[in-house]
Amino acid sequence: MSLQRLLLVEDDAEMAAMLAAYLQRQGFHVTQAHDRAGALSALRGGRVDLILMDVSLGQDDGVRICAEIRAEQDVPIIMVSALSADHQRMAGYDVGADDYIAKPFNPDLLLARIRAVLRRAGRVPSLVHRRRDSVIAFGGWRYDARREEVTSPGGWQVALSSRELALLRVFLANPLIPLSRDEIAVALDDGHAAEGRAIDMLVGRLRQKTDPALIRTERGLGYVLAAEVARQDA
Amino acid sequence: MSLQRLLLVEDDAEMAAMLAAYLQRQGFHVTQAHDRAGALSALRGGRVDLILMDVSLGQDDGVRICAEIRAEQDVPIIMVSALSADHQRMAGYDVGADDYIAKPFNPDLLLARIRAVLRRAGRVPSLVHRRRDSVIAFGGWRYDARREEVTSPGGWQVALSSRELALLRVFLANPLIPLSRDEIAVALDDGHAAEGRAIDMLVGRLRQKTDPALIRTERGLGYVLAAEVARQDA
DNA sequence: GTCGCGTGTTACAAACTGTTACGAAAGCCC
DNA sequence: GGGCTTTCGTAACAGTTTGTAACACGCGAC
Repeated sequence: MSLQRLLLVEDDAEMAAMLAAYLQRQGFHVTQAHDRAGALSALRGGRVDLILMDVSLGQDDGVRICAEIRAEQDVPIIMVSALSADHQRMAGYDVGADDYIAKPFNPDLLLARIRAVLRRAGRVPSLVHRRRDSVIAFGGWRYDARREEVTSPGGWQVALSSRELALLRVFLANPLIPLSRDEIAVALDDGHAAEGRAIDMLVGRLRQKTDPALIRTERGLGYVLAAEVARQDA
Repeated sequence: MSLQRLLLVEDDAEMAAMLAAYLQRQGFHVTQAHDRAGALSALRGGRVDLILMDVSLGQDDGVRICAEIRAEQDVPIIMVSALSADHQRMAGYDVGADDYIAKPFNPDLLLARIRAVLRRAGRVPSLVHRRRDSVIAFGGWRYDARREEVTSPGGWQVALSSRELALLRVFLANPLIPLSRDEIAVALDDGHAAEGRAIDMLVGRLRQKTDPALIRTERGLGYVLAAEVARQDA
């Protein structure tokens, strides 16, 4: 079980620091952004499980950013509004946020809403593979979860060790999202961080047995599965 | 994104003519409108990248028109106000404009604001991973966003490092718009300004691996992608 | 035990990326 | 134009990160 990652978009430095500290104490990993550009690059940079965004961001408009993000990605968003006028405005237009909360708010209430949205989004076991789809196609390859078999685009069956299979499952559960070595290790070893170059070697062997282009290196960050996945029933 | 198209909404004929002439000299395509009806029909008539609108338009109210347009279209708008009272009024209510500028204004300042708004508006799509257009063509070259591959006009595949790819993406998101080293660095590094000559080196290496003519140097300013881009579906 | 296999460690080469230095080019002022 | 200054291109270099071959270890089968 990995850390939940929140992206906090708030231009008021003091409020942001306070919120971030509180949320970190509650066990979340918090990334901060203070404007539109920062929010978008944070989104691009790595996995985000939920966005907490202020409506008024200096000259940027939180509502528009929310709609923009929603048009592109499926990330749960909670909007925070300072003014009741904003609150009504958000309720009026359908911005696509999953929830709204007004400043000043009760921290416990905010926490409850965050958890509720995360739970609704089903994002809690984000690094863990879901059982119900037994065949996953990715970049021409196929993974049969029931038989634990991997088939190449040419129809050949590839023999992967159990650890290599586990690594593949982790990537399949997070396609197109860069995963750090630590995140991978945590997902594989139930909570132990990466040591040495073990993950590098695992990735290298998986690449060797499949397609070197499948897993791309994000220098300084980690690895990412460079293929979209399509889940199918058996 | 070829020529930037501005729609100038201004009822004072003399001021409009002067502004239009100035903006055309600066390389913009300028369409003029003098009232609400004209502005709306111009908007229906063709593509508009940015609206420059006076607050006081005879009997029409610029603020209302701005909100009206905003409700329908996603066009960046800069409001021009003659009176400081108007300025305050705009700042108070959130009209939906991207920027405000007060008359009388410094032409260079206006230009800078126009470019900033255009850049902000233009940069958004590609900082977020866009699903729709996965292949971008530019000056005979092709960039496949899904595979992160670059293909030369001759059909050769070019190996770019992740940072070089990121730089290319920044240019592709802002074709024909000069980008300062700081702007490039901010886009690349999540908000850190440029230090030393790192950006120069990056640009140099990208030029070396692609086509030196693709990226033109704007002496004293920065760099600009000297090719039009066309987005295509996969 | 010994063999085979999977897995982690180490070591070293290669790749990536920023820094520095210096010559070339471009602007500027006379 | 000629000299001066600023800016740019790029080669050389260095620090860091990654790929991978070789090896070591553990463990089960026999």
